[in-house]
Amino acid sequence: MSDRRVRVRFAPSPTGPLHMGGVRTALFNYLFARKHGGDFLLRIEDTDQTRYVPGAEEYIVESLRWCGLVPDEGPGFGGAYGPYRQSERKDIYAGYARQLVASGWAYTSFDTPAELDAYRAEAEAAGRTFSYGPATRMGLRNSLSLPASEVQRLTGAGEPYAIRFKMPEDLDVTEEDLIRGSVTFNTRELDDKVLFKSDGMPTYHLANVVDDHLMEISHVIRGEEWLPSLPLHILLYRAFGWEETRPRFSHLPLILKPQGKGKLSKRDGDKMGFPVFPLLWKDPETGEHYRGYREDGYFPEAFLNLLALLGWNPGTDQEIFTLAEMATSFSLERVVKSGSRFDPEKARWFNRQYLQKKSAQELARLVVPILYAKNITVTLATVVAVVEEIKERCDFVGDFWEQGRYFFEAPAEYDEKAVSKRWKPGIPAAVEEITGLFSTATVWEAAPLKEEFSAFMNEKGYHFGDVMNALRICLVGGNVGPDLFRICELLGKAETLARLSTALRKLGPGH
RNA sequence: GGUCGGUUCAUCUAAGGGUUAGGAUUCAAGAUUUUCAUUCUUGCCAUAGGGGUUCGAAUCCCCUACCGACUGCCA
Repeated sequence: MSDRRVRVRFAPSPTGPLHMGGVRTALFNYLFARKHGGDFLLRIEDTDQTRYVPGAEEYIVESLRWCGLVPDEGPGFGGAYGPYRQSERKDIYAGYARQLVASGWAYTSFDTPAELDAYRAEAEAAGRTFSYGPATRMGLRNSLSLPASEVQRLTGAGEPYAIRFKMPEDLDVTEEDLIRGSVTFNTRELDDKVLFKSDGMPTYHLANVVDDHLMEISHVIRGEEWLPSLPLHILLYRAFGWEETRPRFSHLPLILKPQGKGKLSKRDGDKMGFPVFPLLWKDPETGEHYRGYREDGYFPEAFLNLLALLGWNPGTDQEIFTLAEMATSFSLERVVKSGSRFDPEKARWFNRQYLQKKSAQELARLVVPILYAKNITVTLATVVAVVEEIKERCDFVGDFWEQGRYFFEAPAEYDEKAVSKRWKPGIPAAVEEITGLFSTATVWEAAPLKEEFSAFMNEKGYHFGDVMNALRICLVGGNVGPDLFRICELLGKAETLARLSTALRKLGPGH
């Protein structure tokens, strides 16, 4: 087992969009596979026909691709252990379920869902919980309680039945979880889980064990919500006689919502202003839209990076990692056990780190489409120059417009606060003089402009700050932005002069 | 309710019996930027509570509290 090839799987159910917690699970599986030179597979767990959501599987695949977590095997990815969609493996599960019935590890049950619902309601009314298990199974309609002839008759009559696991009555099941250490369960508390449904499909429990075995999965890395069914899965491997080769288990902590209680859920994003899904998702039933990290302007590397640090750390102070670096530093031992609260502020910080590392060239290519959408056509070189100036004030590509729109369009209005603070008596006259000075400039570049300006200011004895801030208001509309003379240079002489004179006209005399 | 898991600054986390309990984010202050943002510096802020064990506990044990997951012919 120890020298076995590492093979891990990400096994989502296509019942909706992939949650960021799911992406993290995929990431940790991916990192583990890369770290150990193993295989990362994608398996679609679509055994519940009633919960099929159109587009969900495509969404999952597209999300993984966007993140760069490309499976080595999976539906559409090839691999020697396929098919990788459980609905396409339908035929193989029944035999395994029957094998368990034959060996006495399982039995057939004829109770209908309606009957079971009634038992549950009844128990609940009496303040107890109904459990289909050792204590109750003999009083229910199954191949254990019914005479063999009756069982024969029912099956012969085509009565639908499910196959349930026959949970041992009082057995301690202990497993060494790679993240949590030793965990022990007593089967007393467990029930006879359905393994094979009356609709001919296996449940998750049967399918995941059979498939993990058949696909030679060496390590199961999944969410904490699976911990309670771990003893069942362990027992299934035992029942099949697969204990020697069965995978090792690790259960990842949950991602909690930023404020309040509970795990992060799909509504939290809209309420708190951040995405919980990797990609934009349009709910095909309700038509509702859920924002995505991609559409919100996050870089996939940043998204992955922030996800990785949510529940894992390398034990050093390093926080920024490439995927490859994460893979080399990754280990399950360094995954924390407790749930982590997601912090949108830190997420923003991560994206900023990645944005700052990108060149102006790279960023400009992302900004051009934004400008284009606003019917602004400029050369790439101009965009590069602008990006260069304002990049450090941006966290997201989308910030470039807010931070730099004045490079592409004259201010439609002037910031009131700035005007009342800076547009004082005497200032307009000085601005007019500067306009005159600039109109005679021969070399329209930041450095010489600044020199001429400074010389003029000294000669006149004007206050630098006052005049510069006033000029800034005229050119950008407020007291923001990079170096004033760089702005002049990028705007060009004609545009600069035009903005100065419109401002003079619109703002009127100082007050 | 039961079972299982968890609990270090507001948040993500480090410290696997011996540190002034460290870093990051947020926040605040100062510097720089004749603007704003950035950047830099500094600061604020934590071992859930109670018992043990030990010369010594954030670390090991027990109890309590709180939080979470699960408790379906869902995954």
